[in-house]
Formats: sequence, structure tokens, C-alpha cells
Amino acid sequence: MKIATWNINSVRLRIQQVLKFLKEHTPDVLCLQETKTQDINFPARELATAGWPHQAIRGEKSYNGVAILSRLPIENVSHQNWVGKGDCRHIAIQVNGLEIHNIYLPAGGDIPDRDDNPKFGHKLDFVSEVTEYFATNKPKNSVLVGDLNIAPLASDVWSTKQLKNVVSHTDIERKNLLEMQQLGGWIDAVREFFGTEEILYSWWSYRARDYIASDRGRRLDHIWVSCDLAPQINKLEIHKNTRGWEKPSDHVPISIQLMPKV
DNA sequence: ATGGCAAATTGAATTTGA
Repeated sequence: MKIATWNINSVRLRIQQVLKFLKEHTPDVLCLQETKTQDINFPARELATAGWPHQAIRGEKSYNGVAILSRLPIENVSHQNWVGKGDCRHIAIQVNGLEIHNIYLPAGGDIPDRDDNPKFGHKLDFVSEVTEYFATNKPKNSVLVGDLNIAPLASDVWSTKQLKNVVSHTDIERKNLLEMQQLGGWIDAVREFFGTEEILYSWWSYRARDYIASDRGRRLDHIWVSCDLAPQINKLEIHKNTRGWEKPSDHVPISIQLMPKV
């Protein structure tokens, strides 16, 4: 079972890139974030025709939005309304008995202080509620993917020193994300596969003139598996080349191959 | 806390991202 995740930053604008990625890598399941469109305008038909007819979509106008595309039949589509804002940041499905959670965690604004910046408070509250949810509903045979908007390790950013007070890499966010992972019994599959030392990014700012030359990235996108699936982690790929495509998303896809035990 | 950009909405400027 191959599962991919990608913050596409507008699925309508980049539908051709999604189709290209699907054809090149043929994941069984693709999870998208920041689709930025209402369900009625989601490019469902093109994706179905391409071979991913089983879809769970949850979008809103302009912002946020998540979707799961599958080659295999899906069931038990659901979502949680964490922090109760009704924004489209989570959708879950089951496929072949495997549970998949697709999450788009709030970015959190600029100022890392919940009193000065309500968006930062929203982000911290969101993490707390997800943490509580999975601490209570311990995941089994489950995968959690998405844009979590936090780079937890020093090796997840271009400079842990210079980003110390930058939202996405502050101490409180890093600590809380690792706690969310631990209390849910999740394994960070990307780090399980590559180790904790290798420098890994999944996002490069649009503001760099040359993202390769400056290479100031962050690992904001994640694939976690429930601990029972740890032995099945077979292959992880960070598809960095898509960042060099014309009119790219600022995030790149990540994929995992899970090998069922024989 | 910054910013060399980008997208959606609405109709040139604003909001949001990170």
C-alpha cells in the first residue's frame, strides 16, 4: 500500500501537477491539503478518470480544505471538528481496513504569542485537541499524514538557531507536537526511515529567488504510523523535484510504502 | 520579527500562508 501526502496550495490551479504526480508514482492513496475550494468545484471527474475514483473531499471557499483520493474503495469517511471553527482541516477514511487521517494544522500567524496573536493560540489549541483525541482513541492499523505546520527537530529546518522564535519551530510547538506523537503512540515514519540526523525539508518559501541555492527549507509535512505498523515501513520518498516544476506548490509530496506482513 | 512570493476573492486591494 503506497500512500502520499501533498499540500497542493490550490487543487484547481495545480490539477495538472496532481495528475502528473499520480501517473508518475501511482500511489494507492493521495491525501491533499489546502485544496482551497468548495466541494462542488473540486476536480473530481479528472481525478476519477485518471484512476482515483474513490474520493473523500471536505473543502471550503478560498482557504484550507482537505481531500483523499484512492484507487481502492474507501469506507467510513469521517471528520473531526477540532477547536470547533468548522474549518476543513481533517478528514479520515478506511481503505482495506487501514485507517487514514489527513490533517491540515493551522499555520499560526507570525507572532509566537497567543495573547498577541489569536492564530497562534488557535494552533496550540488545535494541537492539544488532536493530542487528546488520539490519546483517548489510541490509533491501531492507522496512518496520520498531512501538513502539520511544525518542524519538530533541529534537522527539520535550515537553521534551528535562526528559527527559534519563528512560528513552526518554537520550543512550545516542537514540544507539543512530539507530545502529540508520543501520547498517540505514533511513529514518525519519515524519521524512522531516514534517521534523526539527516537534514530533511518538505517546504521551501516562495520568497527565495532560488530555492535550491538558498535551500532554506523546513519539514512541515509528515507521515506518522501507529506503532503496530512500524515493522511495515518499507520506503519513504520526499518528492523534492516537484518544487522545481513550473508554478509549483511551496510544499512537496511525501510518500510511504507499507509492506503488509506475510 | 523580518521577507525577495503566491493564491483566492473581488474587481486594486486585502487576507492568508509560514
